[in-house]
Amino acid sequence: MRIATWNVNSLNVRLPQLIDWLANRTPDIVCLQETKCEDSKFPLEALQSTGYQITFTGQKTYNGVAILSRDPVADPVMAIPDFADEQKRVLAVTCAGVRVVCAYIPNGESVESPKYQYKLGWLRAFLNWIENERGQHEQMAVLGDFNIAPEDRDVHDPKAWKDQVLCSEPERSAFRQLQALGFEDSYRLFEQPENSFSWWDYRMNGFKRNLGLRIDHVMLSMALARRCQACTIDRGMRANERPSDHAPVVADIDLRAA
DNA sequence: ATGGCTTCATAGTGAAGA
Repeated sequence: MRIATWNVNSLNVRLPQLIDWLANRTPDIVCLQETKCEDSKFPLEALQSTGYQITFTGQKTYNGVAILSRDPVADPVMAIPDFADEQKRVLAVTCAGVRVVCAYIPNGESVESPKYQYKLGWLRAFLNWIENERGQHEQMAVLGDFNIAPEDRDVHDPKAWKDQVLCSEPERSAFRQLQALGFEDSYRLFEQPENSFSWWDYRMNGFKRNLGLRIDHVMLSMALARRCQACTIDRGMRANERPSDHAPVVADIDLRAA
């Protein structure tokens, strides 16, 4: 099974790239973030021509998540239970025997911002929900734009970013709490190039200079992690004309392995 | 130097992203 996450930064703008990428990479499950379209404006017909099943929850202008899958899905959840949140940031489905959670974790803006407090509160509610879901599903994957660089090696300039938003200790602690619930960072199961990132700022020639952060993650429960064969960042997508500022992250799992 | 780009939105001294 090939499972992927991509923050598209507007589904309608990225639609041609997405359709090409689906044909080239042939993922079985894709989690999308920042679709930025309300459900009535979702480009359903254009995407259905790809043959994927589509589940989505969005809003105007901001946020919005979707899951594309080859197999049918069951038991969709479109919000963190018992957590009041206007923002459409999570989507969970069961597909091919795997509980899949697509998450667009808040950015936080800066550690001084009220949005940072929203992020930390959001993460607490999210982790509670994931713990609950984890109790019901052995095979589970949490994918998305985490807006957290877990370690200094995930940051192009750790000194400049030290204690800044996306890198602060409370955010990294939340990431480790997810790991403590039994989820492996699939990218780090394998030897990877130094300075591997999944996001590069649009400004300052950030991509050409590789001034990036690794903030998009595929987290796998042990039952899946031990059968994970590879995890790669499709950084070439960031070199496209009119790219998203995020590259897709793709993991291969051999569900038939012992 | 709180800029720089990109998107969606509206006509704001834009807002938000990361």
